[in-house]
Amino acid sequence: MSSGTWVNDAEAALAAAGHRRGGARRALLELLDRETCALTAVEIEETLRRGGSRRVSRASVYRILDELESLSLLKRVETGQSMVRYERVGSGGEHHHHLVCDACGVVIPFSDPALERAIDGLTERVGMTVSEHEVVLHGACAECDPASG
Amino acid sequence: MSSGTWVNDAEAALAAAGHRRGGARRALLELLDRETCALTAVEIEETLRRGGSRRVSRASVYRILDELESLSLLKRVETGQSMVRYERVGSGGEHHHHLVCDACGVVIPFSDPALERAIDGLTERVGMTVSEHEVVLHGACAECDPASG
DNA sequence: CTTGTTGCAAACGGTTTGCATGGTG
DNA sequence: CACCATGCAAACCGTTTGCAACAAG
Repeated sequence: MSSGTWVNDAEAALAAAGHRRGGARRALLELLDRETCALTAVEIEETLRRGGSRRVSRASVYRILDELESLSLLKRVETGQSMVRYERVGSGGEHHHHLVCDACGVVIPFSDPALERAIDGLTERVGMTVSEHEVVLHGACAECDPASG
Repeated sequence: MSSGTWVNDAEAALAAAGHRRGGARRALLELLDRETCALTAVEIEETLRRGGSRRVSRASVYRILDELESLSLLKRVETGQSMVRYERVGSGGEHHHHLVCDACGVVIPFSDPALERAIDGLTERVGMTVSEHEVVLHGACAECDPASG
């Protein structure tokens, strides 16, 4: 349900914004459409190179991610790992947050209605127009901390 | 109640960990004790230089922040501004989260019991030992977005 | 004196930018 | 054929590290 739709929405939005098409961006869009959770620029570049897809230069990866973010097609995610991550938003991209294992670095998505409710209530009380929110839980995953299993 | 206590706890913890005393660290501790919300390394260095306090080299600022964090005297805060922030923890340093104005960059602390409750419940359900959590709300502050006033 | 602490400057690594080339419309 | 899209390499900038001088105990 989610896959396939986002790429189309993205291309439509890009066209509407007056962009031409290009192979590098197309490869990125397809990768991001397949992936549901946050990736770094380096992970994207490597996946494209190894995955047989067209090779895309590092500079283009950053430029394209930037464009897509400003069109609200991607969301920037800060996991405290000194590298920015991006994940698609909208078109079936279910809203979620992230668990980060500080030992091995794995990033795991989760979602929680009660948490969202608390945040929604909160955004109305703070003296600010809230456009985005982000929750990150740090700890040790089951593999890194056997006690949690 | 909070001010004054944290520095003492910090010095005690440092001594217990086998550290000697030093002027640079002392200056940093005093600044961090006064400040309740998250600062970047650059802000700390500049405040020390201008505030008449002893000048501390950039390298020392980073080294000291790192030490203090590993002793759990400071907490690292990621606000998505591509610079890490630090704020003191414990000794009256009330637990809070942050609002970030994406227009002017100002960082405002807030706390919300309902939010904490939701997160506490959540941490027991996820398959991970959670040691830390962070919530960041992005948007436009009252000055940058008059409509929110 | 022994050893942690600090400053300086160079190294690092993720990200951005300038410029020339190539492909789209 | 005008212009955006892309690649390459150099520039950037926050952060880290190596090393020598300094100071606490």
